[in-house]
Amino acid sequence: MRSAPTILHLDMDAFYASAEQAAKPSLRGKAVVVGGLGPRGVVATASYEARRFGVHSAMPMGQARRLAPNAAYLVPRFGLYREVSEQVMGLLRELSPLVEPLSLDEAFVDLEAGGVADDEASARAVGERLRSDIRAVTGLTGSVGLAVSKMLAKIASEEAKPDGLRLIAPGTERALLGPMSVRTLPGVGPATGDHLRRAGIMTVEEIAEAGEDELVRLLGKAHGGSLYAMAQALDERPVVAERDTKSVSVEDTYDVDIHDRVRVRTEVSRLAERCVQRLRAAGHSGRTIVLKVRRFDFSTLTRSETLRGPTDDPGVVREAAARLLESVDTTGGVRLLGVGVTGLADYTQEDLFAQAQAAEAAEAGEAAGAEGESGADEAAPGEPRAEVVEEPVAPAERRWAAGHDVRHAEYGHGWVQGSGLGRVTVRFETPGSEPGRVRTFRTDDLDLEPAEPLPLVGVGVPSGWAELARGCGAPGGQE
DNA sequence: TCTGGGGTCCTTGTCCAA
DNA sequence: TCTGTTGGACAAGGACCC
Repeated sequence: MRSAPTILHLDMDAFYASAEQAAKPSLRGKAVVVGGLGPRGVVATASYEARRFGVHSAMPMGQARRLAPNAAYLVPRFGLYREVSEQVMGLLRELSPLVEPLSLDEAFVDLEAGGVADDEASARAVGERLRSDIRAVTGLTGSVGLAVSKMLAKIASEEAKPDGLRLIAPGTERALLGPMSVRTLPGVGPATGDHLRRAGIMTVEEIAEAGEDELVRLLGKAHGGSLYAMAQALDERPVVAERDTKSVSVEDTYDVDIHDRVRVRTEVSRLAERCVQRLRAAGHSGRTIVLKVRRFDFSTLTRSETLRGPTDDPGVVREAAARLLESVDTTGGVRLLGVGVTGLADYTQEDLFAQAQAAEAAEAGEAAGAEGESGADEAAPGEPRAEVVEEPVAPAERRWAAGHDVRHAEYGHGWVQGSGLGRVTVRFETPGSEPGRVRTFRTDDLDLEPAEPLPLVGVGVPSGWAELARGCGAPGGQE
């Protein structure tokens, strides 16, 4: 492990909610909750104002609404967040070639590899400059942790939140970690936390005192061993810039449980199609097809099938998923279906083995699930069929998703504050304006049209912003 | 209260071949 | 020939993370 605190962890503060507040002046200082707005939605991010009411990530949206009935509830706009994230990651890459993004709003940076810091003072200076650069470029705040390892840098940034910087000086790590809850350590979630608590282990110090043998006995070799090391502030994991994707999957939770077996088959077929589109877009093929089913009682099961060779053929994946579905009892109803591909190859190839296998299966007539919906596609198994994925929506039934940008012929740029009963309420404001006024229109008002998000900071339109509108839709099947 | 979506990694059990 | 061992591939589930 290195001797200077030159691993940097950046964590943007309440990222999605903060981006929405930056885009919508009237929401600044207010409780904002971003997440799925359907009956089974959960909170993705809550602004710090909303957190004061007890709202937090992963909480069911219904519960959030009870706790903070007056908060603004918005659907995520991933296109906007991706664009802001790219700006932030760009700033990080100016510091070092070793940048490891963990998600849209989090990353590790190896400052030593970038030659920008080699001691405490220079690392702190780099961290402070980064925070001010992020604010200047995006208008948002991020918290920075600096330490000698990834684990400690992450703990430091958590301690720095919101809008701060924390450096853990080398030599002070164990004293700092000792009294902390076991849940502070990465990899300790509710289940492991409970497990440890039942063994009388509540703090990091107690993990270290328990000894490696006891930890391995309690949690298994890999988990117990790594936890014991982390409790002693030992973490040798390097910052890795490029990580290979291991799997690609898509899943949908349905607003109402599906009982109809034919509908279940249709949904699995659509998911397989979407999954292959993603797989191909990433330039991958894969050998193992996985079907995921969450039933009415929230019990989740997976079924998988490994082909003789990797495939990116939608027909092959569809047929495999359909075969897997035949082994699952869905009579009580299903709330979620998913299709995934693992065992990825970093190349694509004509997959004669798998195609032959699929053809055999089809000939054997076992594809009861292939009736109806999938029949029309058999002629061209290699062709994507994007048109099937989208439900046609008549212009008169236009949906105005809460939080999305719109433009009115007379009043200009604004965003949807809410809609229903044939009316849509729009607040007319932009990132650089004062809080704007609200007006209500008919949902079929021809003067009103969807618009692209505006940059959060500055004048001019950076490249890529024009692409945003297409990336901002809610996930399929969601409102 | 009632639990998203997209991932990663680990453990356990089974089967099969050497 | 039979039995036991070992190890790899695979399948399924669980925990965790953001």
